[in-house]
Amino acid sequence: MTTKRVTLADVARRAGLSSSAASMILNGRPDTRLSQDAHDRVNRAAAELGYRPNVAARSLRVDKTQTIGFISDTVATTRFASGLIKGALAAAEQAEHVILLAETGGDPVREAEAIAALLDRQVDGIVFATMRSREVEVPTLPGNTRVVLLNAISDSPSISVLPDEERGGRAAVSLLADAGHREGIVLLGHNEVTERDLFRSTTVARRLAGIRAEMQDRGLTFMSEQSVWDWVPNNGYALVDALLAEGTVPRALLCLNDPLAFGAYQALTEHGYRVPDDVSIVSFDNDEIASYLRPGLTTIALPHEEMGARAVELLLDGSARGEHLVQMPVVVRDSIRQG
Amino acid sequence: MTTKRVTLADVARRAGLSSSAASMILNGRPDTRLSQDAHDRVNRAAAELGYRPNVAARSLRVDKTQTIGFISDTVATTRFASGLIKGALAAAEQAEHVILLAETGGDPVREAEAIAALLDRQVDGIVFATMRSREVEVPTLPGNTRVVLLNAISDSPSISVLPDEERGGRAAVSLLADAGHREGIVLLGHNEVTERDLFRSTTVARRLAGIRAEMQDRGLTFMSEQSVWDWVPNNGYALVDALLAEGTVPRALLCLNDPLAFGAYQALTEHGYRVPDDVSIVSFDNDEIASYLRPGLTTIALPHEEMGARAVELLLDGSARGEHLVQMPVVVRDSIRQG
DNA sequence: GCTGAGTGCTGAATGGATTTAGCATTCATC
DNA sequence: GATGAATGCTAAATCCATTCAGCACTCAGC
Repeated sequence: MTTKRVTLADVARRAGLSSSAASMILNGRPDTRLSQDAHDRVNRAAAELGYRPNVAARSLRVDKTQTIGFISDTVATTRFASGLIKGALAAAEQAEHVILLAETGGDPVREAEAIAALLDRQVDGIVFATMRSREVEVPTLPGNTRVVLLNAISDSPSISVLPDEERGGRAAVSLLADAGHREGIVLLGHNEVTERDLFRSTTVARRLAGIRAEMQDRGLTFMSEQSVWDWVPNNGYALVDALLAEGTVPRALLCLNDPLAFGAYQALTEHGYRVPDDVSIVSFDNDEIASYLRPGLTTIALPHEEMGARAVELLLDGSARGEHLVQMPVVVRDSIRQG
Repeated sequence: MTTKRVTLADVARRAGLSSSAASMILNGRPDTRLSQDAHDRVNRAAAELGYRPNVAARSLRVDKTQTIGFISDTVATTRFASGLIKGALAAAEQAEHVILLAETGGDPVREAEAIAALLDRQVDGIVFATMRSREVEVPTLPGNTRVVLLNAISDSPSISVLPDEERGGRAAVSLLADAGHREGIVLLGHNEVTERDLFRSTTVARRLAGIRAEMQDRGLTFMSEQSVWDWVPNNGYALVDALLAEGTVPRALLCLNDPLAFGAYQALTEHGYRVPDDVSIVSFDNDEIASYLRPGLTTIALPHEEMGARAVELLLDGSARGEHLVQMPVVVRDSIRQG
């Protein structure tokens, strides 16, 4: 049961060589003058014994742990969060790295503790992820620790990975326009505070900027803009319900996320309107619920996994700098009237 | 920028003591005879320098890394997965541990690699999580590595954490019965294969066992049992749609998970029936969608986070053995007709 | 046969914390 | 004032892999 771990010394002994030699051979050092025979003996011995280097010992010497810290404000709750993590895990696995996960709940104290805990374990770099993309301060880290911001930006020069919200916003408008919608388009979820500064989220500001730019380019205007702070189904329901109650019947709804669209479906159904025959809907995120809805919701997807993977790749890249945008795929389902 | 890490030797030097003394003091060794003055000096020095022990160095010596491996078949996709992780993170943080995360996608090769990668980093223990609770083989690990199964069971003696499905199943039935339902109850999602062996999931078998036991205890029988393999909204919709089309109108629906219930809502609404006035619905999981639905879906929750936390606690406990059941909270919303 | 270069390998130091054995003191006791 | 015990601390070994300096040997060349 209590199998002792095989050490490099064990391998060296079995190969009849010094552990220096064994180390060099196993690490594939280029400039070494060790004989082919020595290589064979060491490799065979390592294989026979099932040798695995002790990462703690190695990282004590060289300054690499093959470990990446991933600090997130939220881990559960949204599919977005776990998608980022999943992508990061995949990329890390690819590069034979491993991920140390920490959650802060947005609390600066927990964040500081998380950073300390990760640094104690000598992570090679840290990915900072936020669920609502914000401007963050990059904490000062010891020299060689690289940082990548995931779904966040910062003033200080840094690397960040973001969804390409501007193009995403344009895509949403194009979807409606190309389907022939010119009048009666309602925007759901717009928010003045958000649009003006970075308080809540940079991505939202960019999403809206893209939407407005594309509307203008196509000479379109919104029939109405329904502002709301919290993007949950209840609010989508209430907004559309009120709209319909006062007699305003949209021909198309541009919702800023899927839960809002979800609520919109409910209100429309209750009032006897049908999607997409009476009202087309397009939104953002590609939440699980987008596929649950009947008819399926056409939406501009947040590319979680790709973003997570990208962040890790950039972290390991070494030469990466600046802002990296990841395309937002258009997921076409059946919520836009065709023709 | 390139700030050198403060080492124990630095602290000792500043305190005018040997690093042995500093080590003992900082670790709070009990039998030490070091003076109060020495304690003060070391503690002050450590605080002033912001000393943090190098975990790699420590774990080389003692065989603890304060790190827990968390291996899961799935990380994203379901809220369940991320809930387990969130709970585990919280418990780990509490115990000043950190979590190394790995995903296998259910692939034995990736699982083996993940285990190796974690063992290389000397994790103190491993939590094996599966999303669909199954019987798994506990891989043989070096002596001192503890393992806890999360949402999984095994033949071999082991520790596992599971939701208390049997009581959960009983609770669902009780909810309906206590609301006065005696006739016209339909079971949605029952599946013969599942119920007979452990192929798919132990928890489902137990959930059903609880349901059947409570039905029997109360002298109730199902009006109909609708079997289905894949518990997604589309199937819930199709099943209920077919039922209504053939003229069978249930008074209450017992759905085996929330997505099925979601589909049921859709079919009922389309056919002009109202929840809960015409049909009551109760289900399992407490997915996000349960609160999105109108009226809110009453459901028996999977206690993700508590399970995740429990797993880590048991891993660290040392004396824990056997199977640990976590209560499934009843989340009452508005899908059961009261009266 | 001596020198210098090249070849194949090893010894010992290193990284940072823990831990055991044990060295100086001081104090109490007879 | 000699002895034994208690007190307060330190030196050195240890965990394991990496890495630099350098040893011992062979071979070519003159």
